[in-house]
Amino acid sequence: MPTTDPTPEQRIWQVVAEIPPGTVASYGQVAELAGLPGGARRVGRCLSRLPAETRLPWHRVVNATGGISLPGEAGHRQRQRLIDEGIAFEGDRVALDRCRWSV
DNA sequence: CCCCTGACATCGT
DNA sequence: GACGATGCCAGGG
Repeated sequence: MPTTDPTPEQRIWQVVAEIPPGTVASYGQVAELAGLPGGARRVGRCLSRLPAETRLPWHRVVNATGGISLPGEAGHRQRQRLIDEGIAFEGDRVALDRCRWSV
C-alpha cells in the first residue's frame, strides 16, 4: 500500500493520463472519476497549472458540450491537437456522441 | 472575513 | 440552441 495517500491533484492527473488517444472526456467526468463529484472547476484549475512541458494529455479534456474552454491562442492549439489525433468535430465542438471516452 | 474570478455544470426561459 | 441565473470549489487581493 502507498505510504502516502494520493492527493486529489494526483488522482486528477491519473484520470487524465488514462484517457485513450482519439477520445475526449469532460471536466465533470474527470472530476467524478477522480472521486471529486462537482469538482469540474477544480479540474480546470489543476490543468491550468500544468507546466508547458507536461506529457499529460490535457488536450483531451473539454467542457460538457464538447467545446474548448481554454481561451485564446492556447485553445486554438488544443483544437488543432485534437484534430491531429483524429477527433471528429462538429463546427467548434467535438462530436461527443462519437468521441466521448467511456469506461 | 468579504469579494471577485476562473480551462465548469445544470436548469429555466 | 443561445442566454442568464445559480450552484460549486479553490485562490488571491
